[in-house]
Amino acid sequence: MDAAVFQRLHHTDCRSVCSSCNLREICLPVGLTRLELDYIDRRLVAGRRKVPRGSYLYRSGDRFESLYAVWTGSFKTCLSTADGREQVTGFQLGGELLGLDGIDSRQHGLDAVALEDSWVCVIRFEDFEDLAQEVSSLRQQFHRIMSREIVRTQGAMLLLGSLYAEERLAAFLLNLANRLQARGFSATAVSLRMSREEIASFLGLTLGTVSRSFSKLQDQGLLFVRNRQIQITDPLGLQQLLDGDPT
Amino acid sequence: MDAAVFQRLHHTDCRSVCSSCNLREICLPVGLTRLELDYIDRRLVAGRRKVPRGSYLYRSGDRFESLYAVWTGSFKTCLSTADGREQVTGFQLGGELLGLDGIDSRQHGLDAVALEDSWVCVIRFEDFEDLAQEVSSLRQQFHRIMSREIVRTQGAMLLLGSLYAEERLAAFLLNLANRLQARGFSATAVSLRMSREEIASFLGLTLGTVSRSFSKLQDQGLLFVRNRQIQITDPLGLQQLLDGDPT
DNA sequence: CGTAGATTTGAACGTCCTCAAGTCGAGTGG
DNA sequence: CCACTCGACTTGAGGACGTTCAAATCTACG
Repeated sequence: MDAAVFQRLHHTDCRSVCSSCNLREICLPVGLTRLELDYIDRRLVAGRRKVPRGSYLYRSGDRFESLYAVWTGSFKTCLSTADGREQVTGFQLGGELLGLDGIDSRQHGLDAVALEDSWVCVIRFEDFEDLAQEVSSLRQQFHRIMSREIVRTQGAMLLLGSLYAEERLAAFLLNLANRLQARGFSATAVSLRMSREEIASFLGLTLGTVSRSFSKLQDQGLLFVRNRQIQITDPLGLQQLLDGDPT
Repeated sequence: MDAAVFQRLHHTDCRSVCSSCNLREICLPVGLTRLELDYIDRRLVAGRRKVPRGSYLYRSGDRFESLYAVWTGSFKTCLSTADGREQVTGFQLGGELLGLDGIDSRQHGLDAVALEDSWVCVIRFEDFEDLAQEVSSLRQQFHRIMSREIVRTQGAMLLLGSLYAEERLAAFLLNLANRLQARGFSATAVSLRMSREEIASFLGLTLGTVSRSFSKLQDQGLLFVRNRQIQITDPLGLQQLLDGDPT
């Protein structure tokens, strides 16, 4: 059976189930009972879609039809202006939701790009709204996730508006490490999937400043840098840097 | 009848109705049919609350129980760190919702402060979730509003991460003018309710830089500044400044 | 091993910040 | 009605942080 046929089968005959997914405790169905999980199985996820590294899951201006849950891999979301300036607004890991920006205007307002070969679960929003009416815990969970995204971006505003370059990088690394840990990875040995330039854009800095800040954090003995492999040797020190603790 | 008694009556016997509110086309019930409006009347809003200028509607850490819709007046929301740094994350006008940050953790993550003597409609979130189950258009509208808030904060990230001081101020003024216009006010004669320092915090700048930027925009003939009265004389020019248009 | 892309590092410059002095305006009391 | 006062705002000068531009280095991968 060739790949295309397999993928088609995967989409039609064998709709993906949440109940057996190892991300179910992190993803949209978190907190649902076994019964509720069985009920939404094969109704929430319309299928999965492969997104090769560097290619778009959706682009700004695309018609909004679905939400996407990251199944494997990772993404970045970018906002760009008429005159070519670009701002990375977030990085998404397994279990996180993409596409929330399109609900209001029924049109995506961001670009979503895979940082590595990735798969997403496709959640047709129309179907989801129906299901959300029936399953109140799913609806409540959705509200929580949107609220969390609002809190996250407001935290990013604090970062961009009030912190120094090294503090921004420390905040970024600690946040990433925490999210990786929640997914069963090491919180100290971090393998970055994004370039220095992408980190720079997210932090409102330039490539050079990010690189310099990595070096300075290393000089302070807080971490080791070897390309995209980051070894965090002093997480508490990083946190104290953020808290303005002079020790 | 004295004010306290009137207010009590207002809270208990005479629950506020959305159907006769002049903000209904901007606020949460936008797009609801007459029938749906009648249905949610006296069930959505538990009462109104007065918030004097400078006082808190809620504080970071407060238990989350209600959403608030601005009825009259205006607010700012602030995020602050352990070491005292503060970031204004938004300004809210009539018809806009406050409190969305608390849904996830059931605890507010921001401070909300009145910029002038204001009134808010109190929406008990528990009641709202019940009502949202019954009235799908209300639920959909709520999803739109949360999505819009996500889009807004990501736009703010672009502003903070990628724009120069004058561009940030231009973006702020244009956004404010548009929102005021949608509420029936002039889009060119803007009366600011917030101080230069609050604008500065929102824009990730300092008081001095904001003041200088106002002066520079005035020197360029784009607007007139007279304290908190701003006369926008060339909205297109402001927009072109933002778009990087060299004309 | 050679090439292309990513990253580090250096030096000069620019934007914005800090600190301070001066100005303006609203509210108060004489 | 005017002087006074306090807070908000404007403006200036010097300095700090981050940018720009360029060169050197490193890494991955054919």
